[in-house]
Amino acid sequence: MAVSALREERLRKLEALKRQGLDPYPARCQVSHSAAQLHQVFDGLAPGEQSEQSVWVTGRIRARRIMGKASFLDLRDGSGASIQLFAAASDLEAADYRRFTELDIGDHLQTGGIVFKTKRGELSVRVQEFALLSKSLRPLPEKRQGLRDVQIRYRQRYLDLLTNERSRQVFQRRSKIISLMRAFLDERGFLEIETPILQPLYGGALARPFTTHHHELDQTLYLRISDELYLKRLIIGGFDRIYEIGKDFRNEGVSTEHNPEFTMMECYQAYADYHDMMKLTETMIHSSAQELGQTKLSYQGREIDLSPPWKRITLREAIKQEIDPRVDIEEYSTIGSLGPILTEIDIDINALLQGELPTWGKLVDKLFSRYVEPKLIQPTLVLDYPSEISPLAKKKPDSPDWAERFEIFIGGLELGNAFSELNDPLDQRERFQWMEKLRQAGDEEAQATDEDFLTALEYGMPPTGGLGIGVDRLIMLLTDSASIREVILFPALRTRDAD
RNA sequence: GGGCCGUUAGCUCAGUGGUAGAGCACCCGCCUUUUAAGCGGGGUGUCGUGGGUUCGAUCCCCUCACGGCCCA
Repeated sequence: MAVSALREERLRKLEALKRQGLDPYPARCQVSHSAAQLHQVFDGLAPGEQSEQSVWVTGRIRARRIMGKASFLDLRDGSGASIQLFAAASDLEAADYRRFTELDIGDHLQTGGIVFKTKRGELSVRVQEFALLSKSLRPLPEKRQGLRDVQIRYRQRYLDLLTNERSRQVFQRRSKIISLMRAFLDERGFLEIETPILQPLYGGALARPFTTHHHELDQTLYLRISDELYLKRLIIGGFDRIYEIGKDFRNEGVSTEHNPEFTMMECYQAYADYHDMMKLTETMIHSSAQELGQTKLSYQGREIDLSPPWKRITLREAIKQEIDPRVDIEEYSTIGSLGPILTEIDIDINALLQGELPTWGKLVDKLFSRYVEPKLIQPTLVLDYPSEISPLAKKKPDSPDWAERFEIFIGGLELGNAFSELNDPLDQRERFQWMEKLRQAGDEEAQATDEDFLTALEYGMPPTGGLGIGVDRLIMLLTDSASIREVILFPALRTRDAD
């Protein structure tokens, strides 16, 4: 039947109810037990046994089995459990019984009755009274196959959640993971704070921003690409341990690992360095997984063990190991020398750079993402990135071309980024100047100079370790989800023309 | 950005150059412990969009839209 016909059928039922003086959308209802609670309390009943207790349950009708003078509805509520309702024609007024049999799948209902178990052992409520709480005008997706169409699953997520148990579990687990991270940081004395999403200058990461405009101030504002520069101002302000969990926005492609708005956890700890942040990372992720009961997990068919300590390898070694021992980025430290050695082993650097500004730093970055990252399945901390592509990280004291920075890889996913934060204001200014050069050369992702931030640094920032974790990707890992869209309730999709 | 694939009933999916099908859902009838209830009857559709080829297109060709996978 066409959706319009199905809808009209239900509208007719709705009108009929109104004519009978019944409110199809009442404001108040009565509940004594959730479906899950009924099972907890009454599952001990024997088949055929009736309790003495009268209860009220509410929920959405998920299935109906209408027989002659006895009918069954399955009700499901937010507890995730279902409870069967049994109505006998002999228990109710004829009009009420008829009204019961005319309820639709999808309607919300409250029912008062006696708890009992059927001969077949199904816990049920014998209906004495019931009231419609909300009339559903559209048919729910089919019960056997569920909802597969990803467009409908993402655009009408409520249908996905109602129909696909796995989806419901993923988002329950998402919520749990985030609250475990909070608890972990709270216990260690980190203060949760909030920083601006609308920023006059964007920074803290290499990415194109979304741009917007404030009318009253007549000012261009950017949606933040990172929280970093504000969080460090708070470290300068004397909060020694802080964190923020919130949305960042990056104006770039959509893929199985990228959504233009995504959830980031950033934390900063004064008087700590990147080694401390490595330990913090391992412990936080491992202990969160432990709380979920899975420190050994399977991600996309591969077994992963989150037990610390995790493998640590320098970026330089990782590239040598996974690509070719000849590719030593310390030996070939300019684009002029690194290019030829890559060509020698049949790596096409133009394909790799794909129109990006041809700098040594970019090349190293692309090389690593393309050839090394997908191979990092077991938890791995890749350390010591080129200072050139780490403008906010402190240089290694003995080798200033390298920064005290690490990234986190698990299951081939880049999960996070951390460093010993650069707190030398003069060095920071030089880094900004280098970024400005790249910007002028056409690198849209290069960080702009943030004078206010430099001013703050000049007041003195303590040595600080900072860590950012891509929360959505962590949740992908812990829910064995192949796409970031599976762990974001309403992922970015192109709007369809309303026709 | 490139390649491949998908888009058919509310949902899940078949299908054919000759006016479109199944299961579930839905409608009508029967049915007092059913539970993927059952039995009998009913097909409810802009075959994603716009063009083209053809006597005739849902099918073949092209365009566009949205989506998926891979590549970059």
